[in-house]
Amino acid sequence: MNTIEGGPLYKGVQRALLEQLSNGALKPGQLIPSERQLATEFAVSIGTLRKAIDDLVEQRILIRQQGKGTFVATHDRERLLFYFFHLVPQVGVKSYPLIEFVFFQKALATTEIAQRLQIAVGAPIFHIRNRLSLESDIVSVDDLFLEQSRFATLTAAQFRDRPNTIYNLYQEAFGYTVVKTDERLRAVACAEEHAKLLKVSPSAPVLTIRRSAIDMRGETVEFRISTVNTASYEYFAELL
Amino acid sequence: MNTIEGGPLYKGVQRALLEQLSNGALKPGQLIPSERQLATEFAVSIGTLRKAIDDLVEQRILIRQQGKGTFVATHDRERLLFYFFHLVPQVGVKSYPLIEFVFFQKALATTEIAQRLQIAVGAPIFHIRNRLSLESDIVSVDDLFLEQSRFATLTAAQFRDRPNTIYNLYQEAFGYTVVKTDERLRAVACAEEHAKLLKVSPSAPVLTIRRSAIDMRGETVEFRISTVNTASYEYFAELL
DNA sequence: AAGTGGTCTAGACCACCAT
DNA sequence: TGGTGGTCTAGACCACTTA
Repeated sequence: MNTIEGGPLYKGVQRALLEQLSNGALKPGQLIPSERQLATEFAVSIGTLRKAIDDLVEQRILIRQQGKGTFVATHDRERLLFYFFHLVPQVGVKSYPLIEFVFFQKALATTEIAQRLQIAVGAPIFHIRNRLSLESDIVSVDDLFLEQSRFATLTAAQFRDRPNTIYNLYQEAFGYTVVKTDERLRAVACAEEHAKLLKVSPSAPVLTIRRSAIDMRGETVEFRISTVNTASYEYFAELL
Repeated sequence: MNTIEGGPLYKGVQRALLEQLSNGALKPGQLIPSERQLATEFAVSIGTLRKAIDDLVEQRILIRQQGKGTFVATHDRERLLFYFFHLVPQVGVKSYPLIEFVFFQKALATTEIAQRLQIAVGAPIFHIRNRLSLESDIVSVDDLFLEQSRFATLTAAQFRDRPNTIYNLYQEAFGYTVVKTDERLRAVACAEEHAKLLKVSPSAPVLTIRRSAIDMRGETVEFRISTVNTASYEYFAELL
């Protein structure tokens, strides 16, 4: 096979599987071969094969289902809500956000955006703005920044009336599976432009979330700044 | 032994170990018996014993060191900084906060505090206030709330000039090991009382962090509200 | 009934650390 | 050298799903 030595056997198997996942040989939603099959393919014991898969399951790249098989994870609404969406009501239960499209435009990377997307300052980017509501309260304005060369065929239409999540779009149309995010939060006085959309008074205190979305290869695929009105909602994180 | 059936064998072993950890039979910093010893004690195979320990290591309750043994984790400065302290400079690298003691007083639980600490409204609590600085900038005012009955012998002196972290105090003096935190963040206008301590103008936008610190038994040991000036620092979280 | 993942065994050998 | 955790094997059997 193709295990590329240098460390533990199961790490080699893991790399081989990750390669097949990131080059599209194994696609989201697909059933992968059974553990017994993979074990004989890679010529390792079933225990070693399971150990290789364990880590991928923990990172939620693969999903095991007893009796059915092991599947490549997809970015469905559930996954978004539970793992990537951290705004919850101060009282009550979490729900799905309603997304309103505001605009889609081409722009050039500022210093901050360039740094986060690991591209050159002034490189061409897409700038998409959405507005999010929860239970009919306007909660957030999201500004998304994408490298144009990575998402060359992207159009505004793909952001209007999406049935699925945006990460799902990246996954299905461009082959980028977001597996991890970094988030940096600050409290600031709201800019006028955002205040209008959020329907708050200018310079009201708002929360900004700067999120880098990172794919299986470790590359930052999207940088996003969310501007959040935390009057009735708040940011929630469970740590460790 | 004492494995208490009802599910997988390794879960029973895990429960037995957790019991020994939370009742003090195994103390922080201590070397626990070797895997081979524990396997024979619990009358399970070495593989099963390792699987039991795997989860505890992942939760950072135990620390494995190849060639040396497995140890009960302690709340040292490293652990605090890397896992429980989320304020970082907007540019530059993370560092240890300087903690200034402000006051220690007795109080009664408000609705919010009671709810978070899972005690009755009006129950007696301790309220401790500290001020945190990073690189000589004042960054945060922390208000800590503890149930008096849980920390009956606590004194102000224990908060003045501490060499170690506060979670270390809970662990060493009261036997509570914090293994997980929940955090809820909002942007608000700063209250006057906090504005003075933070040296910001009243009603400046500040970040509030409401943190519940949860121990091995799943109980909330401390509720804390941090009021943070995010002019030069920000809250950082790595997710998934 | 056949196929899948989940648990468990009873070892072997390797890598690392202390003495 | 002897003890520790880390990797790996070649199975067996259980629990769950689907046909």
